[in-house]
Amino acid sequence: MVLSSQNTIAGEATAEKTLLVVDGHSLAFRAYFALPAENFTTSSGFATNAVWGFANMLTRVILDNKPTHVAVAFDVKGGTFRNELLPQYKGTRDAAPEDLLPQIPVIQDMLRALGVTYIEKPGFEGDDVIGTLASMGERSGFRTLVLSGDRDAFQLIDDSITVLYPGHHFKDLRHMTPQSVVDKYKVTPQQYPDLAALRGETADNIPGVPGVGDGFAAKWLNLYGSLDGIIEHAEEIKGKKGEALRENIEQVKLNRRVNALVRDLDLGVDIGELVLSPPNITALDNLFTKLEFGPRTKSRVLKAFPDGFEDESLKAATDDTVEDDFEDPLVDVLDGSTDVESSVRAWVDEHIATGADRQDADPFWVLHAEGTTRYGVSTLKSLTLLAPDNHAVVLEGDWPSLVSDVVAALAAAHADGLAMHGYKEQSHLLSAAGIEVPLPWFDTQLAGYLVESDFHPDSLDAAAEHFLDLHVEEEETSSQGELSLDLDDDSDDGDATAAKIPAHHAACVAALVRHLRPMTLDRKQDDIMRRIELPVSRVLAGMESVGAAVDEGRLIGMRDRFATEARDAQEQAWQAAGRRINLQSPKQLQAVLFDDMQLRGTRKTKTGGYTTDAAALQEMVVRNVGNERATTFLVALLRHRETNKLKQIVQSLLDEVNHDDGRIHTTFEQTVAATGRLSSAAPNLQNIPNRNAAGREIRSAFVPGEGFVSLLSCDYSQVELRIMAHCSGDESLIEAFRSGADFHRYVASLVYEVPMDEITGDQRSHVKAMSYGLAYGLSTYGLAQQLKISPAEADVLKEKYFATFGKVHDYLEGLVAEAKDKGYTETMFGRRRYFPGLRSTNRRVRDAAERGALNAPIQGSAADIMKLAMIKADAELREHNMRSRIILQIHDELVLEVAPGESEQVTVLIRDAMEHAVDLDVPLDVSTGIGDDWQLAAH
DNA sequence: ACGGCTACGTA
DNA sequence: CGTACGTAGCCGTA
Repeated sequence: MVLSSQNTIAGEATAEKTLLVVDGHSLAFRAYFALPAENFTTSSGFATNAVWGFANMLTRVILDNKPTHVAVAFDVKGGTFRNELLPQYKGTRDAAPEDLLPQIPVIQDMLRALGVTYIEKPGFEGDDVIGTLASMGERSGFRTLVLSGDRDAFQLIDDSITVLYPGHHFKDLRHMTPQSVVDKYKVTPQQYPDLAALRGETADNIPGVPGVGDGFAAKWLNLYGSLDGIIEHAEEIKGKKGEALRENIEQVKLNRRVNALVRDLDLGVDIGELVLSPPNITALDNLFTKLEFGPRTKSRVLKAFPDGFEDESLKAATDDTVEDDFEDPLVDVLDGSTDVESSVRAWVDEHIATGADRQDADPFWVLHAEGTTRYGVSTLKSLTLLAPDNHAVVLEGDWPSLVSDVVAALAAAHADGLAMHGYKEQSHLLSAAGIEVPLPWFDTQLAGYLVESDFHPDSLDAAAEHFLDLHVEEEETSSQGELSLDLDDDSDDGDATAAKIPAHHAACVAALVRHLRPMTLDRKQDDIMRRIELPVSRVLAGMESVGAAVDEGRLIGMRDRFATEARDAQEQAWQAAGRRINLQSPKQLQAVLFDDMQLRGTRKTKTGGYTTDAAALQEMVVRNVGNERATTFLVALLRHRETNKLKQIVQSLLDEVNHDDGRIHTTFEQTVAATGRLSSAAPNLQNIPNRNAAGREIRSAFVPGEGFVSLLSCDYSQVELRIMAHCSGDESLIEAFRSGADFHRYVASLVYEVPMDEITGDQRSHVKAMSYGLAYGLSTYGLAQQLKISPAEADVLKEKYFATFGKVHDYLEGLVAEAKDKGYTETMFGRRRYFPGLRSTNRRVRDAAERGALNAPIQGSAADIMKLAMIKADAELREHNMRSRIILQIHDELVLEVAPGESEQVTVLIRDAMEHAVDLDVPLDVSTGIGDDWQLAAH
């Protein structure tokens, strides 16, 4: 029932006074789910995403709507009269994430600091407070805005009350007026609660009439005027839905009582007290410092409040902190009409002289190139030099190539103070202008990766946004907006204004240096940067630029052959299925397998259906011998899957061939894999098939290029196990490696306590799977599944294994324990990976984090060792003036292109570099092979 | 157009 | 219910 029907007094004349009423809980919920908690967590692990989102949303609404009065309503702990009516009411909200609730008091602290009144009324909900406030506003002649993500608020809407309702994106607010309610729901705001009672509200755990949504509810309301009208005529409503209505009529009546907002509470405040007043800056400062919000957040929030920037001392203080983090550079315009080289040289000299003015502990220059690289070909668009005194020059057009000497001289003179973002890509871009850059003193991309390896920004902008509190997408657009405004402002100065974007980016790099350098030192990642990442960057730049030669004709031949075979398999599958379904659609496959053919499914996918993956199909083949139609279909489908996949891989290679040099230039991503491994993209050359003959064939298309005679492939045997042996100090495992025997057979002989020559094939393969599973945190269940043995048998194997290699067991447990203690894992060389998930209360999350923490130091140490080997190998190839070169890395394998006459020497050299990259308690074993193509180089 | 999901290739 | 990746296609949502 409607508890009060207000007379509207609001009129045009009084509309200048505006009251903003905020539903505190709903806004906090929306903010929480709109922003990723992991990006908004203090160093002590307190989530701040809801606070941050709340602050920004409130600020935005205030700036956009300029209310004179503001109040925020909150729910109070403990039930309300609604729970008495409907015990399960808002039951689902108890499942609120545990890190949201503690943010509510913080939001209230913030509101107090901002001078915004917030109101709680025990026994009632925020919604009732909102209803009451809205009525108070209306009676006093205010225009009233209700900011709420709860649709119950729609019943308040009239000519003077508007609801601001967040859309799909938290940022977009819809202004809900009487008209927009009618447009969306086909009922008036007064009828809305009737509609909601019929439909129910999932978010509040309120069931409606089954099968009745907004559409039917609106139709009935328009027929009978109101819920009371519908109830009177309930018997007339036909069909299933009418029946459902009659069955649930009591529920609906109850719903209607629950969703009616109370609008006449005694809140003990006068509307005059809600006037927006100046914030308490000190309190806000303290709070924001505690929350680790940056100066930009603070200044943005303050802008929305009266006197936020009136106080000059405050203004200076705020600007100072902002400037300290970030400041767009002063772009000096050089006269390009005369001798560019000498004017750049003069500029550099001048700013070297003034560089010492800056109070940085380490004055540094930023070199920042922009451009593109594709198919191994780079195009340089601009080159920016940013001096320590924050003056910049931006060189565009043909200028960069004219100043290569200057840049080289600058780089050489300031190698100990040269910063850039992503040396590898920078070096590609600059080499397009003939500029050879030395390794920088600091690389902000690598630093960001070392400091937080789980976060990989895909651009400089994204890195700046993440690390410099330039939170969320709006920041980028606003700074871009400022730039484009500037473009309009001074039109006499085209070069300088266009130059502002690259100059701004260079300044981002400088700000990133200031932010990340202390973090890098604090987290002791400086050595990894200097000794591993920067040097390997240079090796990778060379590998990418050289590329891998392919026999394109052979690739085309394979592609066509695989395509024919896939079509053939498809035809067969269609025959058996009796219809031409899309074999690449799991949904259509499910229909054929589990509906048409009535086959029994195996495992489920996370979306509920039965999986159609290869393992499941294989199992179904075994289970359905005799069912000829099913067998034919399954076998054809498996063959289609395999050949079509191979076709796809070959096609992806063909798509990336550079037709000028006949080579494929992959990109080795150095800052993607959280463990420290490389990854390879466009195309991925680290997943070229190798496990069966048909796929391995693809490797034969990788050949030596012109001027080279063969490919050399060198790979580590069982590096990860050797790392475990070394790190655990397990004498038995160390001895297994020192003995030089067939490793898995040797281990099996220890585990099963029988002589090596009596080990069966099964025993060897079971032990081998166990050994490899160790580093993944393999469960007995998983082991059983993989070996197709019972979990009990798997458990026995595991027990025996750990009885034999006790220290390995202790070591693995120790890794997880240490990670739980410190919050991160470390490789043998100190590379860190943080694991916040270890503290999760969710078991699945925590178990996954534990497996990650077990694996990261092992996989990561192997990655470190390979990187060190690459650096050593590359240095020695140069030292010996050899033309042979590394072209690929596949985690534990290096592929080299061998120059004439160098075969023996390069094999020895690479083997040595890999075997002696580091000194462990076990030997590092490298196997090598050489041949006319990659497949033939296998060993 | 975009993102989630499924599937599958590698170490 | 084993780690780390990249790519392709489908399919529901924008």
